[in-house]
Amino acid sequence: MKQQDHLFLSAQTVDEASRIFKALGDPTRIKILYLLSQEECSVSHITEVLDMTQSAVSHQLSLLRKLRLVKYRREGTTLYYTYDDEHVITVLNQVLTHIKC
Amino acid sequence: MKQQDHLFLSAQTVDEASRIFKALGDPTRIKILYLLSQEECSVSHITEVLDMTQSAVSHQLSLLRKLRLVKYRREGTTLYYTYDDEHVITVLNQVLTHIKC
DNA sequence: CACATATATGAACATATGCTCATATATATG
DNA sequence: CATATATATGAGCATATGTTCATATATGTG
Repeated sequence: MKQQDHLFLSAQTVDEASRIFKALGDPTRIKILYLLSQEECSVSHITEVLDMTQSAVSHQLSLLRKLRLVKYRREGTTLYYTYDDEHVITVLNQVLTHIKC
Repeated sequence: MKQQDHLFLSAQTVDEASRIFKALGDPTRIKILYLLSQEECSVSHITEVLDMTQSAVSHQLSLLRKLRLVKYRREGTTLYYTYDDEHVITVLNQVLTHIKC
């Protein structure tokens, strides 16, 4: 195939895809998203389940928020996070299932 | 949910998944894998189409090889690369399609 | 308002990443 | 063997990433 005959991806599409995959390309964020795929979670719950510092979890949630992969609601002083991108959760679960097989 | 009631992912599963996603989490590698999803390519062809240095492409191919996402056959001095993980290509195309919509 | 609890955030730091540049390796050909 | 072509690889470097530590912010309660 000649260069001009390729089905090109726009730079925008490639960047968007790589941002999504980069978000999934870290063990901590995979664990967080997997947790959120099962249930709404407070920050302290995530912190306990993953056995990490509150700060580390909060930083990762901040990153996932920027990418609009998660959102939260407040109840008093507690913030409850949920996932905010069904498709990303589907992709994550597909890959996890594939690996476990 | 209590900590012990979660469906846990093994550390191995999480690490394997994050390695795959990390591989896809770079624009250059997305472009390479997308190219290879369309046709077998020589290194020089990839280099031309992506307009990158031969060294940069070769380093990325080396990384993709380590992860067994691509393989190659030799014909004289030319190496022809193909993808080596159907599932990863499927996931890539799913995400690309989803973004383009 | 004072204090407690839950969470967020900024700085700092160690490590990972992706590229360039120079050079090595492998194959083909005369 | 000498030379050319295609590709791989190591070192170096700038930037990105993920965590910790200290501290800020937000809400609730007495």
